[in-house]
Amino acid sequence: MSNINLPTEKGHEKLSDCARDLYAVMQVCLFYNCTVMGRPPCCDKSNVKKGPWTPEEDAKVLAYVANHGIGNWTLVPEKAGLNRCGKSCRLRWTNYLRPDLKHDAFTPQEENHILVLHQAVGSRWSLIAKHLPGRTDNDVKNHWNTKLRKKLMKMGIDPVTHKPISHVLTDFGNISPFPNSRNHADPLNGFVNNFMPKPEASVVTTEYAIPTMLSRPMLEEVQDNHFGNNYVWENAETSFQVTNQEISSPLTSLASCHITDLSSPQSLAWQSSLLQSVQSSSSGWNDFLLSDLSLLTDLEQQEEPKAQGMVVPSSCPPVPVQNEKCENNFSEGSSSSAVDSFVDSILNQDKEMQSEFPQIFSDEYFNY
DNA sequence: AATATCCGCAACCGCTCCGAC
DNA sequence: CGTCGGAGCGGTTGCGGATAT
Repeated sequence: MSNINLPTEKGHEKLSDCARDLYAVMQVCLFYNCTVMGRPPCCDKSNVKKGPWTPEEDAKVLAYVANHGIGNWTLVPEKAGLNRCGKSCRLRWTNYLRPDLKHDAFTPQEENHILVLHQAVGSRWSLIAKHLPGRTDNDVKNHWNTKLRKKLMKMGIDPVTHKPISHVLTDFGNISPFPNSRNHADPLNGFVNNFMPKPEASVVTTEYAIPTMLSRPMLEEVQDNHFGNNYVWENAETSFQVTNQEISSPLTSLASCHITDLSSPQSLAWQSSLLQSVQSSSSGWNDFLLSDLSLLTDLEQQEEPKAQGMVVPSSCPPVPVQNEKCENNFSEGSSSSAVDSFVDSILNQDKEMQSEFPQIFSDEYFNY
């Protein structure tokens, strides 16, 4: 607004009544530093303090919340005697001052949790944070951007698709108008992540899973006559064998994060049938994921987790699974049970964390 | 020891969502 | 049904400490 060239005294006389009224409004707005259209700012940003919070300011917020609880944050600065924007106060509380927050380093279990959830829902940080008691969306986001994303890339895994970058590039080459995508995409600068077209359902790609492998190097990549490439990671008790299941798209995440033993016949059948159910439906991957997200949110309000165990549609034979067989027998309703199953897996992992860290699951941590 | 660079994190920004009216 | 405004969310920025040169 301050850059607008207002009419001169002489020009002002030539304005119509309507334009003069508008000009008057603009002058008032300039005076009060607000806008003509749209919502006025939540506070006078030119007069509020920004930047790091002092212990005194923190104490004022804490005292206010202790006395009044959490309510209208726009009133907090005035009532608490702070020269801050209400939004800033809310952020300070939710991201730092909340008594239930953990301020120590992320545990390997938490990192695995983040990986699995990110693989499933992407950068829905708040959703992921809800499954990590004591962590905020900001915490999770920062940890992902500074640590986990780099770790994955160091391992040659695309942090968006959670697939090896070489195979992402191969997929990209298969569906790209460019004959050799490697000449056009540097995997480290995010080009592939941001601009890679979504594969068609008929495009065959590979499926991988990352959970619990973060700190362990990939041992070997072996060819399998039935399934294509297998990837084996070192693990304390056993090795993870992740198998090519001709799955294309983010849904691979749903399958892989759900199942502990990915190489089991049930697992492979489940993954394959899950894929088929979605591929055969009219809606796309995004719709499927969105429906999953809403289910996930709904389930967070439930007290009792559903029964454990994955859904293996009876119509699907054990591995090796031929796509056609499943596709023909898989009903439209099956995708919802697959989603339920995925949600079950998340809840089961919560239970595991609960048993590992009972103290952070106590009620008091959620009563804020 | 001084400087440059890197890294992690807190905080901000701008947008969307959603309930109240 | 449209508008308003608070709350929430994800992306980005910038500061300060750590590390490298």
